[in-house]
Amino acid sequence: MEYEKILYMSNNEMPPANAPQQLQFKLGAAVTHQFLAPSDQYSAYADNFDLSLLPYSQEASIPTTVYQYNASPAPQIKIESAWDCLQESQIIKQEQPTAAVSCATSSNQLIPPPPAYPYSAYPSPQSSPLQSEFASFAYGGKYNAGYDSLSSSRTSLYASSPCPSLDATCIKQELHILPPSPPESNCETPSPRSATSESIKAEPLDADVESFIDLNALLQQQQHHQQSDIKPDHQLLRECLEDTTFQRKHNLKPLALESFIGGLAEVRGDFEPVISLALEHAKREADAICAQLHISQDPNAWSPAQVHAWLRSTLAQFKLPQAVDLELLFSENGAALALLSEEEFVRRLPQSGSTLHAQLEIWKMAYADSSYQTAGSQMEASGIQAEPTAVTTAPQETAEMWPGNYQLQNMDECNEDSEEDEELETAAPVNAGSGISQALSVRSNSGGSSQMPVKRTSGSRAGGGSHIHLWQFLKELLAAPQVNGTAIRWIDRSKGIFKIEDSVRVAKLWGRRKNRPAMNYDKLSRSIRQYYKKGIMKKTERSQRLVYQFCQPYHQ
DNA sequence: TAAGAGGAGTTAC
DNA sequence: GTAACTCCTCTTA
Repeated sequence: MEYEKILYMSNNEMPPANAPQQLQFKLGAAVTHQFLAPSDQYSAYADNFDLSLLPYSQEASIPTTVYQYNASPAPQIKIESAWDCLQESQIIKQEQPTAAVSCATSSNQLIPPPPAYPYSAYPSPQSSPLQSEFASFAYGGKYNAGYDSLSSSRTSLYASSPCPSLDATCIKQELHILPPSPPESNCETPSPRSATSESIKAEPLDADVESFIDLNALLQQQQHHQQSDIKPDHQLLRECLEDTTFQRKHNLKPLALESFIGGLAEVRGDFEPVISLALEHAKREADAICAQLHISQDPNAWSPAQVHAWLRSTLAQFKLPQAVDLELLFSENGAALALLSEEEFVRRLPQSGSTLHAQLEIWKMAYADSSYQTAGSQMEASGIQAEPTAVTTAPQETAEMWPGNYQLQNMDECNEDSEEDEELETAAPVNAGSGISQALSVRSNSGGSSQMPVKRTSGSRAGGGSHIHLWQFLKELLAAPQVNGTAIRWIDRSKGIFKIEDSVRVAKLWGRRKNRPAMNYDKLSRSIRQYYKKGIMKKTERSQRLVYQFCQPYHQ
C-alpha cells in the first residue's frame, strides 16, 4: 500500500467523463489463495485502482508522474505518462528511452486461464494500525474492490482526505527521504495497451523533482473539492494512499508502478523489508489482542469460545456489525475455523465474512512467521539447519493452512529466471497482485533473501540443489497462477486436477530448482509417474494429456 | 510427433 | 534408503 503512494498524479488534469475511470491497482488478491488472473498487467491494476479517487480536472489527459528509483542514488527517473482521453478505452502510454524505465510484458504472456476462484469484493473495514500498515498492503485489491461504483464521483483524493497532513511538505519529504529502488522491471515488450503510446518521458530526477508536482494546483484543487461534492467514500484507500508515516518511519524504498508491471521477481527484494515489518506489526497487534482475550497466538489452538471471542473482537475492531448468533454460525474450534474458505465466511456473515477471513489469514501468517523464526533461531542456536518440515512432511497442513509455504521457491525461480533466462522470464509475467500476497504468504516459512531476518530453509536452493519434492514444486507453481498460469494451472482445484500447459517451461523451471540443466519434460513426467505408485499423484479418470491429479492427502 | 507408461540403472542426499 | 535423474523401449492419441 505504501508503494501506491509513489503514483503521484497531477490534479489539474483528468480524463473526461467518458473515459474509463478506473485504473485499479491491485497489490494482492488474497494472501493464501484466489489469485485473479487478469487479462494483462494493466488490467490487474484496472481491477482495483479507482482513478476517481485522484485529483482531476476537465483536461483531456492526466499526466501521471511515477518516480522510478534506481539502485544508485542518482539519477532517478521520472516516468510521465498520460491518458489520452480521446481514446475509447483508457490507455497508458509509454516509451522507454532508458533501461531504467520498465514496462509490461506482452499480453499473451499475461493471460492465464480464467481463475478457478473468482475474486470477491472485500468490505472496507475501518482502518486500524494493522490494516493501515499491513492488511491493506496485503489485501489491497480487496479493500479497494468496494470502490468500484464510485468511478463517476470524481472525488478528490486530497480534497476529502481524512489525513490533514498531506501537503507539499509531505510529498517533498517523501521524495527526498526515500532511497532509490533498484533498476528492476526492465522488460522490452510493451503492454498491449501501450500500442498507441505517444507520451511517456523518462527524465533524470534531480533535486528539483518537486517541480513535477503541481503542488499549488493540488492544494487549490483540494480546497476546491472541499467546497464541492465530496463524498465520504474511499476513506481507507485515501488513508492508505496518503499515509506515508510507515514508509518514512522505516525509511523504505518506494516502488514505481512500472516495477509491478515489470514483474514480481524484480520487485521482490523491495517488498521484503516491508513485508517483514508489516508482519512484525501484525504480530505485535495480534499479541496485544491475544493478551487481551487470553487466547493463543496460534488460531489453530483456539477453542470454540476463544474463536467467538476473537470473532467479536475483530468485528469490533473493524466496526463491523456484531452477529447475534455468532456462536451458532461459528461452532468450530480454531483449527476448523482456519480451514474455512473465504466463501464460507462470507456465506455465514455476508457483511463481514471477508474481513474476518482476511484477518484470520493475517493472524495465521503472523503466527507461522513467529513460529518459524523461533524454530529457526532455536535450530540455529543448536547448530541445526532449519529444515523445511512444514513443506516436506506436512503437506496437508502446509498446503491448506499455510498455502504460501510453497511460494517462495517459486519467487526464487522467478528471480533466477530474470537472471538466467530471459525467455523464461518473459514467459512468466508477474503482476503486483501476486507480488504482495505471495511475498506475504511466503514470508512465513521460507526464509528469503539476505534482507530477510528469517533463515533460508533447505527447501529453497541450497548449494547444488534442493530438497523440494516435485509435487511440492508443482503445487508451488499452481499456487501462483499469475506467475505460472501460462505454464501450469488448475483444472479443478477442489479435486487437485491440474494441467501442464507448457511442459517445456515447467521442466525448465524444475531443472533450475533442482540444478538439473538437462531436465526435460520426459524426465519430469517420469518422476510424476513414479508418484502413481506412491499415491501422491495420478492420472485423471478421463486421461488427458498433460493433465494430472493430486491424490489425498497431497491435495486438500 | 509428442506424450504416456514403465523398466532399470545411476546419482545425490 | 529414498527420491529423483537418466536412458531406454513401447504404446497411444
